[in-house]
Amino acid sequence: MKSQSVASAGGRPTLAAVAARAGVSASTASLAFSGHGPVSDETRAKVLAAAAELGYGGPDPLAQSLRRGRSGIIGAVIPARIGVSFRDPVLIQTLDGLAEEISAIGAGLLLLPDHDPGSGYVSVTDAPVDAVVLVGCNADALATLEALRRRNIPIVQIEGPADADVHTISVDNRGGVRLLAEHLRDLGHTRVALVTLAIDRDRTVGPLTPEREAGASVTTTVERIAGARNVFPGVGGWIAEGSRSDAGREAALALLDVPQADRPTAILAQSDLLAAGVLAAADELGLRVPEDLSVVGFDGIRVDGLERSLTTVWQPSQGKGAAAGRAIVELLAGRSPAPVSFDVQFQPGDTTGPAPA
Amino acid sequence: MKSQSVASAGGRPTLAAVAARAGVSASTASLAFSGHGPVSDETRAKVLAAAAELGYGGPDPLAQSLRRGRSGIIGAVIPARIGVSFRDPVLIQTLDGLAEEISAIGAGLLLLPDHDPGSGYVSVTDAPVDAVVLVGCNADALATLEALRRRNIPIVQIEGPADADVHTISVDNRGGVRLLAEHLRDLGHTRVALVTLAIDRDRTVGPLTPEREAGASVTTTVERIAGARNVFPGVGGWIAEGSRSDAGREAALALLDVPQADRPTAILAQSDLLAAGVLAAADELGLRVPEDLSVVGFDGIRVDGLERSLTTVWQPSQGKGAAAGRAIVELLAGRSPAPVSFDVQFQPGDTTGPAPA
DNA sequence: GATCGTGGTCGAATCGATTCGAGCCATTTC
DNA sequence: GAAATGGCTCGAATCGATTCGACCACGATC
Repeated sequence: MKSQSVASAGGRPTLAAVAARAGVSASTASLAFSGHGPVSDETRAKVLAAAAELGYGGPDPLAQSLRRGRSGIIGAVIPARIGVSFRDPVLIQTLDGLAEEISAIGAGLLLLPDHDPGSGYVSVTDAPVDAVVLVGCNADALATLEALRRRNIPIVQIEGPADADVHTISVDNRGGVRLLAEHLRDLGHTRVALVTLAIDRDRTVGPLTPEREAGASVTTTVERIAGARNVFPGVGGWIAEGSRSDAGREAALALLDVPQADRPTAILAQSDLLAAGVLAAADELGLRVPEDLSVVGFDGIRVDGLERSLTTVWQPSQGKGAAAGRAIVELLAGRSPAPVSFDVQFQPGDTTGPAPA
Repeated sequence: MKSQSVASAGGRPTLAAVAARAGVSASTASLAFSGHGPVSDETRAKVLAAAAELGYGGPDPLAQSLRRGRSGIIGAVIPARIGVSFRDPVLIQTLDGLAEEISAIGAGLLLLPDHDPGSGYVSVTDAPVDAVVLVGCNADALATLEALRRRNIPIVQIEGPADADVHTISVDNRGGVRLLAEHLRDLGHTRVALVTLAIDRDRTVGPLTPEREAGASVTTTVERIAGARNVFPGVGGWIAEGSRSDAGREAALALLDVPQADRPTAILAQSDLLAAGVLAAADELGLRVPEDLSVVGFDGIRVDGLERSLTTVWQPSQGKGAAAGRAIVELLAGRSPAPVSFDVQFQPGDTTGPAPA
């Protein structure tokens, strides 16, 4: 009977097997491996030798995790499948900052695409994670959020609606866009339009209508709209599918391909990638930037292949990820970090100019 | 005593607590949750009610994993930190294909930067993974590879040296570059140079010397060099730091900023990103492409912001990831999939032309 | 009326380690 | 010489679930 628990019946050898072979108890073998207790050099050598003979590769991480109640894994919930999400430099920088900080406690990052339930994807609810970070997913992710709450593990969101159970990291979205809007107003623009990020779970492309706004659930988008309205009350626009330049191009074509009298003289895009698409659309329509059209973005990333320097506001994407990481570390240590909100920084470029006469 | 194991002393409630509350045994409660055994509707309802009252969020994934010996997590070893690695579209596409396939068995992807040991990063050796995929890391990753082998879990590499313990997914690197080289030869080029990817763990930038080649450990790079040598024996070049356009630019400047008589008329870059950098360097030096210089790449990705269409060979990056995913699934099921090697496809563009007189 | 099923439930073993308290032996100290 | 000290080692409990075989009651069958 005892030999049964010790024999490696085809599987990997266990610590117990190593201990038996070394002629010591399992507890001693454990101590020898972890170095947590007083073990004589002689015994340690015996254990290590036995381990080598048996090809024991060290304690099973799963068993360790169960015992200590921690898996050392942080879940990162991303909006879509990897191939799509990771085209966004903002997301990547955020994840980079996050990964960097949680490495301080030796934790790893498990990617969890925010799937439709039942799609076969591993669900955030049955992944062995110690905590979860919502990156690029907003309240939007409600379906999974409820289940997450019941798990009673720390949840950190990067941008999103205030929530008592969820630690939030954000930037001054409203203030940032207001800076841009004021800049355009000071240049004399009055006919402006927005190209917004997704506004709800639908992700339907189309004009920004009061109905759509009423059903809005993506805080970032809403805040950035509000920032623009502070300066240009009632400003309208077009909802793009996501932060991609092709989506921006599409939206801009819808806004710009109209009689000149109705055409906006400035477009506020809610991300630099969208702005890059707007520039492309302007080019296609033969509009000069900034003479005929001014364009601003948001994020302050370097858009690959964009030769112009975009007028935008810079936000600390990596810093946000890092802040989320530090928050996780604090929460796991049982402390209660204060919510973090970063400032943004106006970055003048050459894509804005005086409103055409 | 018994109550101790049932009382939720501040932590999350356990299945045992739920069972006690529902007045059933733990086994029955387990059955009720998993639906794996015959349980009367009445009992199930009682258990579910008790769970709701206690705020039980479902079975602990860690304990489940230990029991069934599977964590449902696949480790993806990437070459550098996320912010760096994920700038490479080839890597992202590969990961995307991989994630997609392993979702079939409900597994998730744990990112494991191939760190220097002792850097505090979670090591691949103590992560609770069921299998590991080396993506963009070659034999290069030897330090960690040894430790991995001892864990006795399936290992799949995407590109890399043949190895009995490691399932390999690759493309015809040599043949692909040969196609490009033949194309250049047919255009009359004789003075050609390579811009290679990293060749060893050093990642030092510099000329491609016999010494460096002797110490080469990155199979992909070596194979692609060999493909070029098939057509242009003894062709030399410059080792870039990695697949980034700035690294390509740097290498190209070193190769092109020489007296015209020595200057190559064609450059074979080992990736499209490198090629994009070469184009940028040519532009800076006032060289016209393809009149003064022909440039080819490798990968067949759409390089953001590159307006020209690059002459290159296309490789199925996503397909490679997917193949790796399927291999994992097979290996975990105890079967032995055959190694996979994909073909590549020549893609003519407008960056190559006849050799200047 | 006794036996055979069978649906439902439970006990106990198991997964592979960690850790605390207890015990043992040898050395030192009074 | 006895007691105290201290370094090592071991047993047993624990982490939280799953699962196999046993068991029980009840209805059906011969």
